[in-house]
Amino acid sequence: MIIKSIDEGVEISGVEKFSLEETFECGQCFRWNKVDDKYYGVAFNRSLCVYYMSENIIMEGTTPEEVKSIWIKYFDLDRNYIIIREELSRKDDFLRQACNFCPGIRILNQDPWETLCSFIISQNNNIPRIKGIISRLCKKFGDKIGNDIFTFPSAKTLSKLMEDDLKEIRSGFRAGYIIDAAKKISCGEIDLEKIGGMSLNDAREKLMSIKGVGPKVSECTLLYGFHKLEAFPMDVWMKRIMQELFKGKSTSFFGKYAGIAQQHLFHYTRMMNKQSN
DNA sequence: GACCAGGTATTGC
DNA sequence: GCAATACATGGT
Repeated sequence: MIIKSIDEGVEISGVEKFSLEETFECGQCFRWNKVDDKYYGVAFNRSLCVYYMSENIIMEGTTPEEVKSIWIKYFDLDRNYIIIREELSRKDDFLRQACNFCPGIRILNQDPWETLCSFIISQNNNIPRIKGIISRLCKKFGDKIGNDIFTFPSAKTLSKLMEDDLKEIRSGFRAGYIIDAAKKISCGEIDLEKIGGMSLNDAREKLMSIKGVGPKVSECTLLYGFHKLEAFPMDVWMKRIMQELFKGKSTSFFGKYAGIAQQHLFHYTRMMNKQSN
């Protein structure tokens, strides 16, 4: 992997088995949008335009320094997913199919607060609408950092709101949950810095003390926001997959990269299902 | 119009 | 404890 400055921004060359489409469209994040084969998004208060061709990632509107300090980690580019997929593929035949179907997925290192808040919004909701709510949340309460580009609002900012203030983002019954989370984070009752260092079970328990955060949302936060790769979000899709294809097995069957296995299984199954509609 | 969407809190047994 | 139900909103 070589990072070099080019006219448009930065080029990272020699990146094998990588797909922005699979990474951004597999349900782990909600702030990236495709326009003419390039993805535009915001993370960690920076906006980015990114695309991938012939084993090169091109990042526009950034610098090599920022790439090294933020985006390499964000896209988890230092990890060898090829080896991990081989390892997972040996465990089970269907899992191997899933790994072969989307061999370019990466588990993003997203901001913990943004991830927590986003998955609170995700409950009993569909992905297009989740994206809409988050987009309106950022537009109304985030900082403007470009032409119609906004940061994700901080917990502190949202902690000062009343439920009615969230009326216009149309988050529905989740408004109270968002504010409860924001309050618990900003007052220090829950310290997100510490959660990363806790045991998985302690972290789960702590996150679930927030109203509107149950097993699924806490697990998503740990996998996508804290990069706990053994976390395994169990939504309706995964429950069905476990029931039908991994009967009698627990998630520990997938080992320390269970979260990566989960992401491939989830995406594969959903895509297959979509085609038959 | 009923039904569903990467669930969770609340209620009733 | 565990099964049912309500919860806002928008798409199909």
